[in-house]
Amino acid sequence: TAPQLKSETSFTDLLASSGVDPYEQDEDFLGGFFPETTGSGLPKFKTAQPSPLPISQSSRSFAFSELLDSPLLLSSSHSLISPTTGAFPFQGFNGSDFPWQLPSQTQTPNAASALQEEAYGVQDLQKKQEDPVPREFADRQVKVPSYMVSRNSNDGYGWRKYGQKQVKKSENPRSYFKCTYPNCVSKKIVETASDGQITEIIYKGGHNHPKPEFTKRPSSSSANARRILNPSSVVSEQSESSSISFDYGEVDEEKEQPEIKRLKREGG
DNA sequence: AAGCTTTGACCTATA
DNA sequence: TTATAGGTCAAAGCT
Repeated sequence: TAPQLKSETSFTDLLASSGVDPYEQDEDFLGGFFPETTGSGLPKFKTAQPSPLPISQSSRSFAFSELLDSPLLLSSSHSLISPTTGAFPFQGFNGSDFPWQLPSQTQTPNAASALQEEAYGVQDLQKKQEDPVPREFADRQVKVPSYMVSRNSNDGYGWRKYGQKQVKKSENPRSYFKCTYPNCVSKKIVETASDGQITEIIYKGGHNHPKPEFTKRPSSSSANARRILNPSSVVSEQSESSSISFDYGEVDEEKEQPEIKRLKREGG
């Protein structure tokens, strides 16, 4: 039962209600690293349990318009990916600039390595608290604000696209990516608008390995560099609407993402 | 040559 | 059982 999937909270509210360093505990709250020994032979997408976020009690989602006005967004989103490392801007958020609250330390180091440098929003966090969802997500999915996602695959992990599909629930096509790390089942779905802007990113599953320091080898970096240097992809995320949510397998994303729908239409 | 993307077909889940 | 939608496979092509 999803109570108020829609209680929106401004981003500033979130900031006010949290006040804890999100990254202190770990990096991996989305699709991040988690021990292979889940203890119960968890299926590919079963990962460590989320933890009740200390975050505000009414923030299932928040208005990104607020967020867009946020100074932290300005400072970060304007940063471009390093042409040499491919690293992106969110580093600056770590600890101090990024007041969101992430699942806390009670978890396994499952955090969002994938997002460690990218983004974090918390829309459905509260759900963790209200839902009877056990500590083990049946099928953890995490949506990431596109504007925070500097790159399609620049979250520190290596991703390989294995499919693309136009889905009904969205007017934009979805691209499916798998982690290129051997035996890693982590996946992510990136929804991209016709103009190339990322409108939504969903992380599924966690990495069973630490984030590699170098996602790409020099030899293959060329292809990557092309994308990194692609102005549209770099700039796009800044003003993109999006949301983040934790899906436990039942959340109707359609309902929780009114902002996306709306802004997508407005923005073209 | 290796790794990645593209893309139509195929598979699976759900109503 | 059938239709539909979402997700995945895998051959071909590209860098």
